[in-house]
Amino acid sequence: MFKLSKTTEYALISINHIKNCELDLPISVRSISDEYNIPYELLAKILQKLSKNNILISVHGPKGGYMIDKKQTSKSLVELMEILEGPFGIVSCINDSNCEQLNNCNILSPLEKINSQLYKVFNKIKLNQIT
Amino acid sequence: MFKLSKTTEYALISINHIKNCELDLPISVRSISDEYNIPYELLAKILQKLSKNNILISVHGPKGGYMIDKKQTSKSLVELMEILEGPFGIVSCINDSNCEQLNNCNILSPLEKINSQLYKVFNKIKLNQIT
DNA sequence: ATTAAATACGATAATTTTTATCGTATTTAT
DNA sequence: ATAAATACGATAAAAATTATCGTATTTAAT
Repeated sequence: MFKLSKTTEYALISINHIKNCELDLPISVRSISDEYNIPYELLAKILQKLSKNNILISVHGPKGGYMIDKKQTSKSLVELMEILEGPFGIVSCINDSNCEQLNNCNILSPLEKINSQLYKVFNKIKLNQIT
Repeated sequence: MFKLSKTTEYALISINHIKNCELDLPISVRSISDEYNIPYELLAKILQKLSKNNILISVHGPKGGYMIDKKQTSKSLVELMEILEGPFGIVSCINDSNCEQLNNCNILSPLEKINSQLYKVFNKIKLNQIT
């Protein structure tokens, strides 16, 4: 409970790794997958999402891979999480709601407050602080 | 991701409900289960854990059920979560660690900081603020 | 004393979510 | 032309969560 998903972990590891390779050369999925023991296909998907959302820049073809737009690392952790996993919400009724408790629920409003409090915490954490 | 588990939701709903029944009579699992549409057996287990951890007081026999020790609602949300789900940790390596990334991991120390930051947030939220 | 209403709890099953894989297409440096 | 790389939909496997079952114990009411 309240775990960071592997998806987000793998994304953070990759962003960190690419950022630390000072050279301006693309880093291949394979090399990251090998170094950190992350399943190749899964990591490929994750980095694709990051490039579609302009956190990484993809380079096709041989010697291709991913580069990072360092300006983008001022994005927040919650932005990354939402790119990878959809809207942030500690209970699902905050985002979709087809709840069994319906209007009987006696804890929604305090949970909404906690949710927005947590959102703010994650939004203050910027990728360049983590990586 | 970062969802409150149903277990914790059900516990909060129950604590709230029992607390709001001003009468000093035990509230049965069945009545809560019926009112909030929560599976009976599951809820029973959850309330058993809460009584073993002194958040609720159980009363056996007919007209039995659970009562609340109102002093106990000064406990924090993270204490409740840890009673129900074990140690708090946004990544599992914080608590057990048999990680695939091993010492290769490049994000552990920032994640540990975030973890303790979140722990503090949840620890400041007291049950009597939620319920 | 007996009965029925309630909690206690270990074992297991079903469901859902997360994680991982497969297959095929596209791009591009050499 | 070839091979190294990304792109991406579909599906499968694994793990975690949620739910159920069966049996035992406690105790108020009769």
